[in-house]
Amino acid sequence: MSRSENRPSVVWLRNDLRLADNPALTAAASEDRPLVVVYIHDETGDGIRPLGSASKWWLHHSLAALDAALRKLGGQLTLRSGPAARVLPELVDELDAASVHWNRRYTAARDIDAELKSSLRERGLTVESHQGNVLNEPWQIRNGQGEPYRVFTPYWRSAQDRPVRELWPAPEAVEPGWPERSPASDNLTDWNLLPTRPDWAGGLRETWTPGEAGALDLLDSFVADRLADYHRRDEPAVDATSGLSPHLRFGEISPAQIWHRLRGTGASTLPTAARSNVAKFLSEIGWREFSTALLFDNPRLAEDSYRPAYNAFPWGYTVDQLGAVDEPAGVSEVEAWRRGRTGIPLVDAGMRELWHTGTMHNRVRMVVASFLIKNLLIDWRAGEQWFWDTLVDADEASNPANWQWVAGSGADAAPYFRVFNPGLQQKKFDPTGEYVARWIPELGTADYPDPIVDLAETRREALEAYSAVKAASASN
DNA sequence: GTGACATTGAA
DNA sequence: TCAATGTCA
Repeated sequence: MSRSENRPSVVWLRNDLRLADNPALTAAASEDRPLVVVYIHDETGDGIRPLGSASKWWLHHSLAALDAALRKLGGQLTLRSGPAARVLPELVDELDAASVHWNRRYTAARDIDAELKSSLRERGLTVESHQGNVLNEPWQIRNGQGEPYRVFTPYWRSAQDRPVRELWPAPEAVEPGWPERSPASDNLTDWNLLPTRPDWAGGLRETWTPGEAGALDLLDSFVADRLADYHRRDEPAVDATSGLSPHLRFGEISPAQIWHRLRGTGASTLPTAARSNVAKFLSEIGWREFSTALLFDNPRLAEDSYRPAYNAFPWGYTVDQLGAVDEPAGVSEVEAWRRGRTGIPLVDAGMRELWHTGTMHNRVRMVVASFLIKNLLIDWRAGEQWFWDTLVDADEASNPANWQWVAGSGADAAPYFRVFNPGLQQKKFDPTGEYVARWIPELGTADYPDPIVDLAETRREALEAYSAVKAASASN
């Protein structure tokens, strides 16, 4: 074969660390050229949000799992680091690549991809982006005026009218480049994604199996064992949720795979209760899609109020006053919240679960967020940043979208007077106290702190603060 | 158990 | 008219 026919194709993986149902990988593999699979660790590109600590831990193990899976198919994962806008063209030059494929992302970093697509195409390469990580592209779901939806229910109704694409099988073999072309790769451990001194990841290792195989196992066990209990998903002591969120975050499984699998349970033939479990679970995939669409249309979702009137909210503490996540906090209240020492059992249990496992039950996330925002009057961005650093499923769209939802400043947000009462929430959703006891062994002893604020009094102050927002929106 | 609180987008 | 997730009197 001539050299020109041997020019390789490149798959640039980002948040799609899987072999099955990976449209970019399938497209590149079908070109019958040597295949180079690359992941670029980019912390400095425009629009890139550097990963939090828990996400870095996950990424390390996910990349290791992907490399092992590729090697079984005869390939390997190439690791490079630096701004993708520079690193990807360098790799293309080095390999004399003929084509580049990737699955789309929807953050501000998509400007990098658009630039790369046009500059590489100008040089004669085939460059294709694919739909791998969402059921629907954000721009495909629009309301009657052709505008993005601002409310979930009509968004999801409209989205569900559209067919979900068929799945792509994993390639049976991943031909590597010719030996003399095998590109150099960084050493994963040199990226220092794992914590050392101290190694705080013990709880994460006990809780999670990052990687595609772990994701598929979890989907299997969810459908087999937990889906039937999904109507109890709001009870944090009950193992009734899928646990798929970090796997979805890193694209170890696609929403299309989940959708087809749930449909494959014969949803239309199931008894009503089971059918509503399936519908409810799929609507959670819908919230992920809705958040992705919100971020697509509002690239500064983690920085700016979605509703401008909320710029008038008189925070007790702003994120600037509190400092960055890993600095010693200057304010004891936010530090008590972060460490699970507020004296409010359900809040502390959730924050400790997060610290230990890298996740927190969804119901409890709402409660701790409401407490930070409405009882401590601390800017939602401070909570968003803490979650970004500590959650293994920290997602650039879902995390700010949901924090803004709780704050009232987001899309489809609750009326401002909705302030969660952690005591009532505990009574409703952890009536036996099993969840709080699991995370607060010293509960009921002198070692457990008194509440750092009075819930009733701070609730009144929050409602007072919201009147500033009402005034601001009335004057607009 | 019920109503009051009373946002605002979508149909 | 109805909405994701609520509270209080």
